Amino acid sequence: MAFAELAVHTPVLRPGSFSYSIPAGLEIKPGQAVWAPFGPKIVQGIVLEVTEEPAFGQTREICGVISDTPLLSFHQLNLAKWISQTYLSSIYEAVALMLPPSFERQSLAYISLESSPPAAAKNPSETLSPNMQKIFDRLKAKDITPQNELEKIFGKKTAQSAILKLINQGLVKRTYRISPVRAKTKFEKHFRLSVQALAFIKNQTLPKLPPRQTQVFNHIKENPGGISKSGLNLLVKNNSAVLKTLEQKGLVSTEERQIFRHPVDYSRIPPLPHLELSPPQKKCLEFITRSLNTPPEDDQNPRTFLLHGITGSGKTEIYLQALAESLRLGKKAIVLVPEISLTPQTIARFAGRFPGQIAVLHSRLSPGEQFDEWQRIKNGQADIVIGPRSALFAPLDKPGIIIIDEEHEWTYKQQDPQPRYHTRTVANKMAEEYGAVLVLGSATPDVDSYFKAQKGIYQLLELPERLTPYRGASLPKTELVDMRTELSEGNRSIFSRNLQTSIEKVLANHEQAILFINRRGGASFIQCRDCGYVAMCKSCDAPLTYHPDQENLVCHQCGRHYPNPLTCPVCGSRRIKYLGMGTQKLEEETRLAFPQARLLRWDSDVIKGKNTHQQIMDRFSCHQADILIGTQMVAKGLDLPDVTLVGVINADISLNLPDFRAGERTFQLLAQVAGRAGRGISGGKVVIQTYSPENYAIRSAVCHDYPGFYAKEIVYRQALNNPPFRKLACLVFSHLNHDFCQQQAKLMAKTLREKAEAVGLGNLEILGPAPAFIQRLRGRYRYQLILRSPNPSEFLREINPGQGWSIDIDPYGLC
DNA sequence: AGCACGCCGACT
DNA sequence: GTCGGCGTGCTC
Repeated sequence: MAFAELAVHTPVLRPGSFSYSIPAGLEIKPGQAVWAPFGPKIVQGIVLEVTEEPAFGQTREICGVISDTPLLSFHQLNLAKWISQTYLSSIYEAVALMLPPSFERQSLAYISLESSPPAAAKNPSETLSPNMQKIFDRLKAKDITPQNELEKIFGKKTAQSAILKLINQGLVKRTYRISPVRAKTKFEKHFRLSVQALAFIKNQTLPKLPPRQTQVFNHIKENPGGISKSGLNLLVKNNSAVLKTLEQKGLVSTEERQIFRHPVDYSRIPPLPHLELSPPQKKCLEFITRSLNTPPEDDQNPRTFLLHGITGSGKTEIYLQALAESLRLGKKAIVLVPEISLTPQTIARFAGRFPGQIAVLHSRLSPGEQFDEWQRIKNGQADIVIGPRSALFAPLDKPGIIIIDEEHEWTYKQQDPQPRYHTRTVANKMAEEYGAVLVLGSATPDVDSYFKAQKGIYQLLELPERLTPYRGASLPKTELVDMRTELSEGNRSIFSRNLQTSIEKVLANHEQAILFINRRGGASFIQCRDCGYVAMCKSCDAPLTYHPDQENLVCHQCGRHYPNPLTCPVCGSRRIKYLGMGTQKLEEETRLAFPQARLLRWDSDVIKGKNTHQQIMDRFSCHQADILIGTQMVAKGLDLPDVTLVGVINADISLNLPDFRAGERTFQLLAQVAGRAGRGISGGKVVIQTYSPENYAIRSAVCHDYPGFYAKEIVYRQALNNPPFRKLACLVFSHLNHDFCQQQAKLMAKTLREKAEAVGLGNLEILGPAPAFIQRLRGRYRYQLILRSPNPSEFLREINPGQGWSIDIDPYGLC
C-alpha cells in the first residue's frame, strides 16, 4: 500500500501536508495534481511525496488524478516547501504560486430538497422560522440551488443558520460540486487533402468539382501541412458548406490541433540587432558571462550580481547580451520587471531581439492567453519568460539566468495573498537550487542589496556614466525649494514661487510639465509650519500619527502614546499642522492656480482596463494635456522631449511615514523622477519642494549621489538594529471587537516574550502591541507586533500564532 | 472556509 | 430551562 502527502486546496492555515492513501492501480508521482476528500468536500491536492507509511494514521483515499503528468518538478516542490517555511504560509499557498493559470477550482455547496423527508417533519410549516420557510419555499422552485445564491438574498449568516436547521430537520440536503474548468486548451479544425485525394491527383483521376469547391480544394492543396479553418476563412469567405461537401466526398481530412493564444504579435515587432557595448558595459557583461560559463560548484565568486547603473547607462543591453549568452549555452532565462514597466515597448525590446523565443506571463492577459503561455513554457517552447514577480514561478526547466530589473521596486514584495514573499529573496534561493546566475539591476539599489554587495555576498557591477545623452543633455538641473522660507515670506500656496513661475513659463512656451506627489499623500503626520519639526517617537525614531478619536499622538511601531502638542517643542510656534495631500487635492489646487492649463491625472484610481497606462502616456506625449499630475507612476517610463519641468510638490511626505525605509523610499523616488526627466529635457529642470532641505535623502537625491545616501542610511540602520542588520516580522491581529483585538495582541506579546526568554534569545526585540497603520480594515480592528531578530521566521514557526493572525516576514511598507 | 462543540447571556 | 451568538478546534 502506498501513501501520498498532499498539499490540499483549502483555507486551512497549517504548514504541514495531509496524508492520503493511494488506491490500488493508480499511478501517483510527486508534483501531480489529484482530487482528494476533505471533510464533506472533494478538493484539489498536489502530491508532495509518495511514501510507504503515512505521516498520519487515519487516511482517506485519493479520488482520482487531475493531471496524468506532474505539474511541478522536484525543484519546484523543494522551493515551495522552503517558501512555506520561510514566510509561514501553508504549503498549498506556496505550491499555488507555481500552478498553471486558472488551475484552481472550488468545491461549491448546493442545496436541494430532501426527496424523502422523515415522518417527524411531515408538517414542516408549523415548526419553521420565517427565514427557514422562505428558503424552503424558494428551494421548491428548482431542483438544486447554489448556496451562495441563497446567501446573497438572505445574507450570509441568516442563510447559513437557516440551511443548517433545515438540514438537521431532514428537510433539505447539501451536496458539493466542483466549479467548472476556467481555461482550456484551445483546438481548431485543420484541413488537408485526404490520402484518396492525393491518389486521385497522382493518377489524374480527380473528379471535376464546382468552382467554389475547386477554389477551396486548391487552397488546401497548397498547404500540405494542413490549414486552419480561420486561415481558410481569410482566403475564401463562408466556406463551411463547401468544406463539408469536400469532407463528405472524402477529398479532405480534418484534425483538431491545439492553437496557442499568444499575447505577443511578433509580426509587428521588427527584429533588433545587438548594440555595440561601451567599455564599462563590456566589463560588466564579462563578469556575468564568466559566471554563466562556470559550473556553480567550481565558482569561487558569488553568482548574484548587483548591476548598479544610473538611468540611461545601458543596463538593458547588458541583460539582452547576457540572455543571448545563456541561450547560447542552452539555458533558459527569466526576466522580471515591475508591473508598471510591462509595457508593449519593453516586451518589444526583448521580443525583437529574441523573435519567437519569448513568453509573457502577467495578470492582465486573458485567462486563455495565460494558460497557453504557461503550457508553451512547460512544453519547452519558450526560452525566455518575461513578467512581474509571479513569472519567477513559470515552469521553466532549470533556468540558467534570472534577471530582476529595477530590483529596488516594492512591487517585488508580495503583499496581499499569502505567501508574502520577496521576489529577490526567493530568486536567490531559486538560483542556488538551479545553479543559476542572478542579476539584480537598479539605478537606486535596495539598501539590503547594496549592503550585500559591499560585504561581497553579491558581486557589484557599476555603470557610472550615461550613454549617448539625449540632445547633449545629461542629468537635469535640480533646484531645492525650502517651503519654510516660502511660508515665512507669506506664500501659503502649495506652489513655491519658483515652481509657480516655472509652470507659468512652461505654459507660455507650450511645453509640458509633470507634477509629482507621493501616493501616500493621505497619510498624516504632525509638523510645525514654522521650523519643519516633525513629532517623532522617542524610542522608535518613527513619526507619530494623530488620532482624532483619542486626541493624542501614537507611535505605530511601539504603541506609545504622546500628548498632542499645542506648541512646537523646538521653536515654540503654535502653527502645528496635521498634514496630508493626495493627487486629487493637487489637481484641484492646480486647476485653481492655472485655470488655462489642460490637466491629466495619473494614479491608480484612474487606471482601469487593459492599456490605460499606455493610453495616458500616449495622450500626454501627443500634447493633449499641459500638466501631468501623478504618483510614483509618473516617475517611470516617461521619456518625453516636450517635458521641460518636473515639480515635486512635497518631498517630505514619503520621508515622514512611520517606516524605517522612509529615507530610502524618498531617495529612490526623487532620484527616479530626476533621472527620468533628464533623458528628454533640453534646458529643463526639476524643482523639489521640501520642508527639510537639509535631509540626507533629499540632498543626496538632488546630487544623484547614491553612495552618499547609502553611507548615511546604513549608519541609521545599524543604530536601530533595522534591516539589513536584523530581520523584521510584522504580526497583525484583526478582529471586529476592538478590546478583544487589543487583548489578543497583548497576550501574544506576552507569549512571545516568555518564549524568547525561555529559549534565551537576547537579540530578539518585540515591539508593541500598537494599532496597525491601517487601524480598521473592512470593519475589523487591527493590532500589530513587530519582531526584530536575526531570524524571526524560525522563532515564529515554533509559536504558530493561529487564527486571526497574519504574519509578514520582511515587511515592506506599512501593515 | 465550513462545521461541531462548548461557553455564556437573554429570553419564553 | 433553552436559544443563539461567538470563540475554538478540526478537517488526512
